[in-house]
Amino acid sequence: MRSVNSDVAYEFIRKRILSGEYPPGHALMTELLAGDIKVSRTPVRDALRKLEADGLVAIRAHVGASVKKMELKEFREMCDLRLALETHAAGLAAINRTEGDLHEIQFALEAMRRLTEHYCASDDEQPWLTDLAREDVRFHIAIMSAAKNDLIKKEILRLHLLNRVVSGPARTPPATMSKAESDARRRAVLVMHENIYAAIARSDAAAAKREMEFHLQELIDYSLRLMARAESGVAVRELTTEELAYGA
Amino acid sequence: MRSVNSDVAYEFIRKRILSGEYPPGHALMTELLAGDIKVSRTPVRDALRKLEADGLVAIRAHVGASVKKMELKEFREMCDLRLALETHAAGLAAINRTEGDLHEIQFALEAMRRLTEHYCASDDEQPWLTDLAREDVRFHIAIMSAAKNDLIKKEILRLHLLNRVVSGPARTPPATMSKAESDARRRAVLVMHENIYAAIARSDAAAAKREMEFHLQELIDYSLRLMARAESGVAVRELTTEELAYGA
DNA sequence: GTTGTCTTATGTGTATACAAAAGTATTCGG
DNA sequence: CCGAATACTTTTGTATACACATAAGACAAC
Repeated sequence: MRSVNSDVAYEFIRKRILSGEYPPGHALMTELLAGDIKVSRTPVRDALRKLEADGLVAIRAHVGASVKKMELKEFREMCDLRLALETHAAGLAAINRTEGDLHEIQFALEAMRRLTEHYCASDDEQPWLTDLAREDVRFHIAIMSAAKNDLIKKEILRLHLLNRVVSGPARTPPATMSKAESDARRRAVLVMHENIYAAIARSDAAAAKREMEFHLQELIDYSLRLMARAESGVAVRELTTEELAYGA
Repeated sequence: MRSVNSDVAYEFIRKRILSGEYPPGHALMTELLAGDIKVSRTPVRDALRKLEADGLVAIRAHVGASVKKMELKEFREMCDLRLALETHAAGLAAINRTEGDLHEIQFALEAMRRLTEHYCASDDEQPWLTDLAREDVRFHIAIMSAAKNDLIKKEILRLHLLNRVVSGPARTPPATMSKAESDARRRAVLVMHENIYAAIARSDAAAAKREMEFHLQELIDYSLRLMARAESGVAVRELTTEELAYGA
């Protein structure tokens, strides 16, 4: 069933967008891609259409396709959409979870706890962060799965990926944050996750929704602060370039 | 900008799906459609891909495209997704609404009130129903617009259309419901709308969400009952056919 | 009479060639 | 020296021809 070149092209391009090799705004020209993938333009166009549906690519008629690039307003709207869905999913998870789901969530939670402690005790930063992030998404995915609604799960996963891509520039390490601040933040995240887990464990839908909403709102505020800073940073950089040209 | 045949094909097919001319399950063959629209297969394939993204069409490799057909489980999941989004939107509307938005909502509400009264007083059914349904969606759309989140609005609209298509067989007139029951139901809907409006008017986000959730849950339960009945009806019809073959 | 396989036909997936539109560079006039 | 109009280049959109997968039908064997 994988004898479909469209799917090959789709995976090829999607992978490079998610890895950051094709950053937001990067032009996706069909002939070029067709050459790289060694298929014709037709399946490449098909793949781009599918990626557009995923929200990862923007296509303008007679102009071409490019990796999706969001301005702040759209990003905020996307975050809010995610908030609505994940909050609802948390409520569903509290109702529909099985014991197995619960263990899955707990597993991710305990991995995060271990990593958080390990990190706060040591000094090196980078390697642990990716692990921590992985367990973080594992936690959220486990909750979505426990909600027993594949449609909502798929939509949330879509938004997670989209978020990862478009907030690429803002994903740069904080750098402006002290270690004490980072540690405090990480511990706070852990506490929020524990609260969410507890609510789901005792099948308290209202509390699960409340805790999840609180957690995500905090996360979103944080992301938006980072993004706003990154955007103003870009603006400053552009001004500097202009000034240089002006000075030369 | 309408020099793009893909868009022509897209509108052409989409229109017929929404009108019911192409019912759920109906095969969509590229060559045939291309002939009808008087373009080649290429833009038709593009259009089908876009419709697939909208959820209106299902495409299987090497088999072809057909108008989306949902089984009960998926339909329930979709309803739940819609519940999550519209409930959230109602909360946002209570916060972000302007006076203009409020008037828009009120306008639709009053039109519904008038039609409901007019209908309950008379005996003829059909012509008023479409008007009532139109004002109903106008009411919901006005709320989504007041929420000031285009992404969520677009997604809800998508689900509304999808709902209209896949519940096509269940959209048949109740017939099993007495006039008194129908009237009571319509009045109940009106009351719920009034409660939602009141909550949004006094900027009470929690109440708006609560009232919207109640309203939609009721609507969904009703739809699911209809659909379950329609599905069992189809099952009976198939059994009958089999029995006829058996008897012959 | 039923089942299994083979053939055939229809329709999709893909490649390629052509047309048209957008953006870019160039040239001509002021 | 600058601006605007024009020609050109690049890349998309579309049509068509071909290859291939799936499904349906016929035929033979059991």
